[in-house]
Amino acid sequence: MKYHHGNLRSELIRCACTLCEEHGHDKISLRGIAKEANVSQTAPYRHFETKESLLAAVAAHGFVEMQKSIDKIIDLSKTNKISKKMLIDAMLAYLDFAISNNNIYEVMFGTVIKDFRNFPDLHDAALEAYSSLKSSIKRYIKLKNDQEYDEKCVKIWAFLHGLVGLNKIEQKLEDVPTTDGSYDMPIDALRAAKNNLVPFMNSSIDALIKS
Amino acid sequence: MKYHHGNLRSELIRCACTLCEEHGHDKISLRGIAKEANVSQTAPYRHFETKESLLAAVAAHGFVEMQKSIDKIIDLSKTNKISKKMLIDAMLAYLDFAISNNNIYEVMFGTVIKDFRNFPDLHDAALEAYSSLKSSIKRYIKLKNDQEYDEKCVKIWAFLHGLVGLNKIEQKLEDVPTTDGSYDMPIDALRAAKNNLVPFMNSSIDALIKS
DNA sequence: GAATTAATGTTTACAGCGTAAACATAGTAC
DNA sequence: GTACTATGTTTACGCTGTAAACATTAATTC
Repeated sequence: MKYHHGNLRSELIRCACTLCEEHGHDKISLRGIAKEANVSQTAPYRHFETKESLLAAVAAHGFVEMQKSIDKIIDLSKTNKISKKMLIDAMLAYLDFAISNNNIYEVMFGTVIKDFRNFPDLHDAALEAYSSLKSSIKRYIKLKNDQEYDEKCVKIWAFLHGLVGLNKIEQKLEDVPTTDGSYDMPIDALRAAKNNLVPFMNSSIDALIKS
Repeated sequence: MKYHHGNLRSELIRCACTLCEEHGHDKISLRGIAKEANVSQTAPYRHFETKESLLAAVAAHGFVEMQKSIDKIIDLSKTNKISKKMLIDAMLAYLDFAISNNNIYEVMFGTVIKDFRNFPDLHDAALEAYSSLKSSIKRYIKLKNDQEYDEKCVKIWAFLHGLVGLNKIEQKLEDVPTTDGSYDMPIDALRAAKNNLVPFMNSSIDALIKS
C-alpha cells in the first residue's frame, strides 16, 4: 500500500457518489467515505475543506452527468433545429436522470450546499445546465426576445423539477396494496401520468411553451 | 419550576418550529430544542421516539398552517364555484407560504422524513392538502372525470412545487450586483417572473389546466 | 386517603460525527 | 543532498442522537 494514494481526490468523489446514491447524503459520513477509499478518516481534508465541499463536488459531477445524458439526445440533431419529439425526449432524460440518481439529484438541488458561489465548478456546471436548456428551446421554437426564452425556461424547468419532487412525495405517501391487490393511491394521477408519460409531457410542455 | 411541564409536547413542537425556521432543520439539535423549552436534553424522548418524529410533527403543523392560509382565500367564496382570480390567489398563497416558511417547507417536502406512513398525523395532513387542491379545481372548472382532475392537480402542484425549488436554487446561484448596480442574474427570468407574478401565474395555470 | 402504578421528568453514559492540530512520509526544486 | 511542499496518519475535542437507570409527580385502585 502506497503512502501517497496518487489520485485520492477523484477517488473520494467517486466513493462519495457511490455511497451517496446508495444511502442518501444524510446517512453518509466523511469517515465512511474515507474508509471506502482505504485512507485515514482525516485524509479527505487534504483535498476538501469540509464535508459540504466534497458534496459540492458530487453535485457538480451530477450536473455534468445529467448534461451528458441530455446532450446524447439533443446532439443527435445535425441541423440546428430540433423536433418536438427530441425536446420531449430530452425532458424525459432529465426526469430519468433525476429518478435514477435520486440521492445525487437531492444534493444538486436540495439544502445541502448553501451557496454555489463557494464552489466555482458547481456554479459553472449548474449554469451550464440552465443555458443548455435555454439553447434547446431556442433551437425548437422562434420567440420574440431573450426574455421570452428565459420565461419558458423557468416554466419548463419548474415543471420538471416539480414532477421530480412530487414523485418523491408520492413515494412517502404511497399506500400499501389493499387486500384485493389494487392500490389505494393518494396521488393516483401521478402513477397514471408515469404510465403514460409521453402524452402527459407532450401536452404539458406544449402548453407551457405557448403560454 | 414545576417538575412536570404540563404541555411539553406542544411546547417542543413550537420550539422546534421556531428554531427550524430560523436555522434550518439540519442546523438544529434535539438538545437545542430541549434547552429552548427549558427541559433536560432527553426529555423530548418522553414525547417523540426520535428526532425524525419531532420533525414529522413540525411538518404536519406546516401542512395544517399552509392549508389554513389557502383556505382563507378559497373559503371566501360562498358559492360553490370559485373564480379564476381566486384560484390564482390560492396558488400565490401557496408560493407565499413556501417562501416565508422556507425551512419548514423543506421539512414538509424534503428528505428529512422518509416515510409519512410512520406518522399518521403528517400523512393525513399531506393528503388533506392534496384533496383540497383537487376540490378547488373542481369548483373552478368542469372536467370529464375524476382522473382528469387528478391530472390537472399533478400538473399544477408540480409547477408550484417546482417554482419553489427553482427559487431556492436561484438564491444559491445569484450573483452579486455588478459595479454598475445592475444584477448579472443567471436565472433572471425568475426575478422577472416574481416581479410580475400575477400574469406569469395566470398564463401558466391556465395553460396547464387546459392542456 | 394510602398504596400502587403509570406518566413524565433528570442524570449518566456511549458510540459516531465533523474537524482542528500535531506529526510522518514522500515527491519536487534547487 | 537539502530544503520545501504536498499529502498522508494519529490523536483529540466538543457536539450529536439516543439508550438506560433513576427521580418525581399524577392517576388509579383498594
